[in-house]
Amino acid sequence: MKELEKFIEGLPKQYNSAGIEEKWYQHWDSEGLFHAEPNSGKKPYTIVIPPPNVTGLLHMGHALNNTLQDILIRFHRMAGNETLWMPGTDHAGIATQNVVEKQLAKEDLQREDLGREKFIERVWEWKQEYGGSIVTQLRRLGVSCDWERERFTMDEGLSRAVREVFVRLYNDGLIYRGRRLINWCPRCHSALADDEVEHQEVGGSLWHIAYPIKGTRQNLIVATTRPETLLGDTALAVHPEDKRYEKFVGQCVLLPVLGRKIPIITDEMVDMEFGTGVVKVTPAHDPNDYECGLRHELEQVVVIGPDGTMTEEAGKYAGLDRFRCRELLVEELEEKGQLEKTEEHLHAVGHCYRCDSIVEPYLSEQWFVRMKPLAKQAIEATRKGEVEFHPQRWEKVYLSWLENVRDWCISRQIWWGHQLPVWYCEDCGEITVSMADATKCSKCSSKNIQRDPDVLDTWFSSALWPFSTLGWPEETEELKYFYPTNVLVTDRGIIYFWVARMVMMGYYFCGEAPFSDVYIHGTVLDDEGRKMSKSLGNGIDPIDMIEQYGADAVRFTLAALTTEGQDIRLSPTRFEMGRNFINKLWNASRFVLMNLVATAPNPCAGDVEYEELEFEDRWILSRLAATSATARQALDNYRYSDLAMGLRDFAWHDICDWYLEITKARFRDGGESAAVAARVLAYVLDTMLRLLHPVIPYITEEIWGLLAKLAPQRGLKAQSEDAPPDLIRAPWPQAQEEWRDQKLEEEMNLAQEAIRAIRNVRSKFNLAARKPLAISVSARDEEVEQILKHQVGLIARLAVLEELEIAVALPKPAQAASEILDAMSIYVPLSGLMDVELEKNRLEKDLQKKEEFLRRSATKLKNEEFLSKAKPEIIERERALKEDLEAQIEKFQTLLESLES
RNA sequence: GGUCGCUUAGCUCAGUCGGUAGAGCGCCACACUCACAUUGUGGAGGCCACAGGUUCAAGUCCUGUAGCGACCA
Repeated sequence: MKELEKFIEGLPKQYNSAGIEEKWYQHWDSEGLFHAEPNSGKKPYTIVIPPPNVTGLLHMGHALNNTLQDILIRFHRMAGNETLWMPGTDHAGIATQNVVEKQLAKEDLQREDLGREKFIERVWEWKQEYGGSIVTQLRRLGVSCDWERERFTMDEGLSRAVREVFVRLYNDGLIYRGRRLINWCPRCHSALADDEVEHQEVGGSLWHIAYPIKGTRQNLIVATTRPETLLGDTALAVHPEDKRYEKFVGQCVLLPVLGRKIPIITDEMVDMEFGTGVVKVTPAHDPNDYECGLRHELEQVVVIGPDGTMTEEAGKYAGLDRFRCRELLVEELEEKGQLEKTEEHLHAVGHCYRCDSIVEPYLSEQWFVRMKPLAKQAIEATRKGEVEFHPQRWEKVYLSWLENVRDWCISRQIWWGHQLPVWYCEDCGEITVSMADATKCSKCSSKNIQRDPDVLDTWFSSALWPFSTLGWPEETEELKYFYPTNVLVTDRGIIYFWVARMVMMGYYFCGEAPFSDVYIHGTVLDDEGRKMSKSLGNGIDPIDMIEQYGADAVRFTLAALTTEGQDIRLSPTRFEMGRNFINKLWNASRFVLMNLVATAPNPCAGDVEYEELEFEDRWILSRLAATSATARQALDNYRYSDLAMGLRDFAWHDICDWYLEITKARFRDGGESAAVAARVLAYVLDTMLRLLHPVIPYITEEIWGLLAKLAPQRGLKAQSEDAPPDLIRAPWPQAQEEWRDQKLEEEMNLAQEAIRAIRNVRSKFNLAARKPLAISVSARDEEVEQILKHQVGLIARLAVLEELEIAVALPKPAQAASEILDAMSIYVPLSGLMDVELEKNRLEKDLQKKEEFLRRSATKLKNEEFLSKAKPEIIERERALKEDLEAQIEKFQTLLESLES
C-alpha cells in the first residue's frame, strides 16, 4: 500500500498518453477482450466494419467512422450484449493492381511480362508486406475489433461466397453477359460501373461544325463538345417537331473529313434549345446516342479503342490519342471552312473515381447484374421499416437510387480480384458457369474451353460482407447468431456503392436485411469547408494528431463534433478541446486518488446509507443519475455530441467546479465527513469512468485500475460487488433514479446563484479574491430564506465570507454594492468609498433589461387571447414572472434613489 | 434542370413537445490559493439570412426569395 500511495503522489500534473495507450491496447487484445462467441445466454450486438481499402492509409474520415463504431461497440459490450465488431479490409481490385504495377514499373516491367499467375503472386506478396498498414493504424485509435475474426475479401472463405453468389444469380437469371456501351477507363483499362464515374464540371468548348447536305449547297450545323467522335457518327438527328429542319429529314449529309454518307433522322431525345437543335449521333461513343442508335438500327462504328487511341475506323487519324485527334481534327475542319464557330462551354465530364482519367463510353462485351428484381425486394423491405436510416432523410436518397437503378456492370478487365467462374466452349459456344473449376463444356463436354479472364468488381464482394464474414454460405453458428447485424456506420458517399447493394444481397441470400439501422455520419472537411484531399494537401493525419494529443483526445473531439449528420470542419487545434478535457479528467482523478490515500487505510469499507450523506453528496449523486440517464439516451439515439459534451459538462462543472471545491474543506478537516466524501467521490468517479469509457477508453481504463487498487469497493454499496478486473468489461451503470432529487437540485441552484453573484461583485469592484467578506442577503420569501440558511456553510466557503446575514426583506446597508436576483438581493458592504458611478451604471443596465422583460410580460398578460387560449400553466408562469420582475424593478429603483442622495 | 441540406455570438456549431436564445473555441478583466495555467473567477458579445403566412405566442410550423453546399440527371 505504501508503494501505491507513493505512486499516486507521484502522478504527473499533466496527463501523458504515451505508453498508457500501448499498454492497455495490448492488454485488451492479448486477453481476448475484443473477442465474441455465439452465446445463447446473451443478446448479440454486431457491427461489420466498412472494410477499408487494403492499399489505404488512415485518414480523418476513417478516424471518425471508427470512433463512432467503437463507442457503440464498447457501450453494448458493457451493457451486457455479446458484442462482435467484425473487422477486415477489401482487396480494392484496381487500386491494388495500380500499386503493384507501379512497383513493377520501377523494375521496367509490366504485368504482362510476368503473366497472370506470377503477377497475382506479387500482389499477395505486396499485401503481406504493406497491406496491414491501415489495420495497424486503426489499433492506435483504440478500436475494439475482434481481430481473431479479421477478414479479407480475397480470403478463401469470402471468395467462395463470391463464387456461390455469382453462380446462383446466374442460374436465377439475374446475371447475364451482353454487348453494351459501358463506362471505360482507358488508363485502368477496364470497365467501370455507372456509379464509379464521377461527373466533374469542366470548362470545354462547343464546336459548331458544318455537315454538307448531300446534293445541295446547304449545311446542317451541329454543335458538339466531342468533335473527334464525329468519325463514328452514323446519323444526324433533329427533334420531330422542329419546324426548322422538317424539310431535311430523310435526306443525307456527308460526314466531314471521311465523306461517309449518313442519314438525317428524327428523335425525341433531341433538345431543340441546345446548340443548333441538330445533334450528331455516335452510337458507339455516347450513351444517349447508343439508345438512339438502337431505336433507329444505326450502325455502331467504334473509332476510339480501349487504350484511348483512335482505331482504324478513324482513317488517317488512326493511332492518335483521342485528345490529340480532337486538336488536329478541329484544325482540319477550320482549314476546310467547316468550323462555323467555337464557343466556350461548361459541361460535366465523367472521370474515373479511382484514377481521375476521363472516362470513355465504350462498346464491349461485359457481365451485368439485373438489378430491378433485387432492388424491388430492398425497396419494399425498407418501406416496411426493416432498414432504418439515421438521419432519416438518407432513406430517400437511397430509395431513389434503388428505384432508378440500372443494370450493374460487374466485369473488370484486370487481374487482381475474383476471376469470373465462367468458361466459354471453343467448339459449341456454350457458356459454363460453375462452383468448381470447369474442365469441360457443360453442353458438349468438349475440353476445348477457355476461362473468362475478367474479375469481378470489388463492390461485388463488399456487398456480401455482412454475411460472408460470418461464414456464409456455410450455416455457421456465427451466421445464425450474429446475423443480421445491428447497425452499419458509414459516410453518405457509399450509400449506393455499398449500403444499397448489401441490402439487396442480404435479402436475396439470407432472407433478411443485413442490418436494421444505418447511421450516416458527416464528412470531415478542412476549416474552410473543403473536402480533405491529397491534391489540396489539406488533410490532417489522424496518427499525427494521436501522437500530438493522444488517442482519447482525438476520439473525444471527434465525438463531440458529431451532431446529427452534419459535416465536421476540422483544424488541428480543435483537438485541444479533447486534450484539455482529458487533462482535466486526469487531474480531477488525481485529486480523488490522493484523497483516498489520505483517508486510508480502507476508506470505502462497509456500506454508507443515503441518510448519512451530506447535502452536496446527495446533490452530486442526483446529478450523476441525471447524467447517466441522458448518456444512455444519447447512445440509444446516436447523439454523439450530446453524449460527449453531456459527460464533459458533468465532469468539469458539476464535479470539478462544485463538488470537488466543496469537499476540499471536508478533506482538510478530516474525520467521518471526509470519509463519506471519499466514498462518494470513489463512487462518482467509478461511475463516470464507466460512462466515459466508450468515448475515451484509454485514460478511463488507466484511472479505473488505480481506483480499483485504492478503493476496491468503490465507495457506495450500489456497484461495489460487480467490478471485474478491467473497465472494458465492467457493467454499464444503471441510472439510480431514486437518487434524483429535483428539489435538492433547485436548492443547490440557489446557493450557486448566490455564490456567483457575490463573486461577480468581488470581481466588479476589484476586491481581492481571498479576502473574506461580511455580506447580507435579502431573501424573496421565507422558503428562500430557509434554503439559504441551510447552505450558509457552503456559500460562505465558496464565496469566501466571514459573515453572512440572511433574512427576508433586509435593508441595504450604506456603502454597499448590490446584486439583485430573482430570488434574493445580495449586499456587499464596501469598506472605504465605493465607486458610486460604477455601481449606478451596473444597476441601470440591469434595470433596463428587467424593464424590457416586464414590458413583454405585461403585454402578454393584457392580451385577452393569450389569457383565453394559452395553457394555464403558461399563464401562471407568466404571472409569477411579472410579479418577480416588478418586485425586482422596485428594488432597483430604491437602490438607485439611495445612490443619488 | 431535379432532389436534399445549411444560413443562430467574432469562428465552429447545438437548440427534442412552439412558451425569457446555449456550448466549445476566441475576446476582455482579474488571479500562479496545496487536483489541474492543457487552470480558476468574473464579463462582454445575438433583427436566430430575408419576405410573407399560421398561432394568444415562431429560432422552432407553412409558403416564397437569396446565398452556400451535396447528390442526381
